[in-house]
Amino acid sequence: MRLTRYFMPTLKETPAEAQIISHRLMLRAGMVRQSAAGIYSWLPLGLRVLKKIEEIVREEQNRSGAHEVLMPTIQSADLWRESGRYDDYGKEMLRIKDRHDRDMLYGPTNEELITDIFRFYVKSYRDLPQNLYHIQWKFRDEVRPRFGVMRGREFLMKDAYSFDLDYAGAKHSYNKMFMAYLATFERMGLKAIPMRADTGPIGGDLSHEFIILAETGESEVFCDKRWMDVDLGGNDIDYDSDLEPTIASLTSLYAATDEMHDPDNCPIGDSDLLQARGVEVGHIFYFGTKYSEPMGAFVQTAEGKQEAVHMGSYGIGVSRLVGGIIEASHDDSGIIWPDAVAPFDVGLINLRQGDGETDSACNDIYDKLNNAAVDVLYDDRDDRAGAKFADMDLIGLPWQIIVGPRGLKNGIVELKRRRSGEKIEVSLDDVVARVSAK
RNA sequence: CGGAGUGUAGCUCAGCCUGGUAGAGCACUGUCUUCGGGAGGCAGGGGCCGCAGGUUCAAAUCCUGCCACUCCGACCA
Repeated sequence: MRLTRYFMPTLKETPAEAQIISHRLMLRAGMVRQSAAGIYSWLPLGLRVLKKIEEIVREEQNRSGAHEVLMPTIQSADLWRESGRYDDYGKEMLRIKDRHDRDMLYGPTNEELITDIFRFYVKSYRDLPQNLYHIQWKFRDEVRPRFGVMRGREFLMKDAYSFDLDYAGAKHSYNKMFMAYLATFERMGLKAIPMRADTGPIGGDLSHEFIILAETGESEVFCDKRWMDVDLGGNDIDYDSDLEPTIASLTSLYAATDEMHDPDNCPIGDSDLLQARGVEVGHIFYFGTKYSEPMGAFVQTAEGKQEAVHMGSYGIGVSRLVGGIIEASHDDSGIIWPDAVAPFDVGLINLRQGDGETDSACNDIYDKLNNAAVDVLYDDRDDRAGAKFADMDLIGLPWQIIVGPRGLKNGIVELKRRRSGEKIEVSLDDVVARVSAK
């Protein structure tokens, strides 16, 4: 993409409304524009990142055996009356009426809708287990939206719902999502620590929040310091195997959110305890028959009995992750995207736009990178070098290729790694191969 | 929902106290000189001063009401 033909409205100054770093950087990089409190438009650069994150989430969900569906944003109130949540949910639910004065709502979550789909089709234990997910916009009318896209009212969420015959089956479904989440966050370059979380009125120990540590996180968390050294890479997971030993081993290290942490009853000593702030990027629940029972989601067992299915739900905040990743990965100059979610792989900086030799060298590199299927953003603006460097550092692409007349005299361009700041000189002929090979 | 703020050019803000022709920097348009870390000159364009009402000869400025946004708190399957 040529920057002169792109839409990337970067800002030199920070808009006054943005208080935390990820929000500031997203506005400055021209990724989003606030439309109302907690409601954002996604501009081209931001949308690219959102889509990359979404695709990683999708791939890992599919790998775990879940199936993608797409449910609507607008739901009928009737289903929510069946589960009893229409009255319970409170003002956080955006309630609207259609032209016939029917009660509708903008979905804050989808347990009711998915349970309705499930119960309509599935009647036999033979059709279990099942896990359906979608990636859809949600709306929760928060009293106080803040932190940019990290706590918006409208947000993109992946929510999966598992259906099993009994607790043992549901536990396995839960474990599969647990492992899939580790793999998902790992691919995004994040260390997301699974922490025992509050299950609310349901009880039991089957709820984990996945938390990335960041100074500006909105919840306080407590964990064993050894978590810092744990490798959470969830590669090559055999989802049909018994995942319990792996998970038991991982979760043997203490990690709990504020509401679950009891300082008087903590299993590890103060010297081993890390107190930090975190951003919740995922949350998984087992909630048994809470919805299947009242909504009549029963299957027939081998013995011919009708049993309510055991369900779990599993959320990943896709739009929140965009902010979360920035919170976890930035410096004074701007964003530092992990390779897997960067909006472009490489930025190409022409230091002397209009100079024949420099232009042709850049055009050549640009064409070759495109042919090699490398996503390249070519800064072909007629602007000062400083402005180009500043913008390129701000938007945080993993690599920068810096082309100017000074280097070209010796057939050299500079290759800069954003993350380390390291610059190396590379011959003009080698640079495409170097970047493509990475 | 309680408390505290802020609304003036696309952005950052001054002007308001003490009423009297709407301002600066950046950004934008044209042009010239520059050009390896956010350049300089010249010439321009751009404003229901959040909205409504009131006071006054006169309101961005004073008064009242409303709206929006931000921060702290409570809330957050």
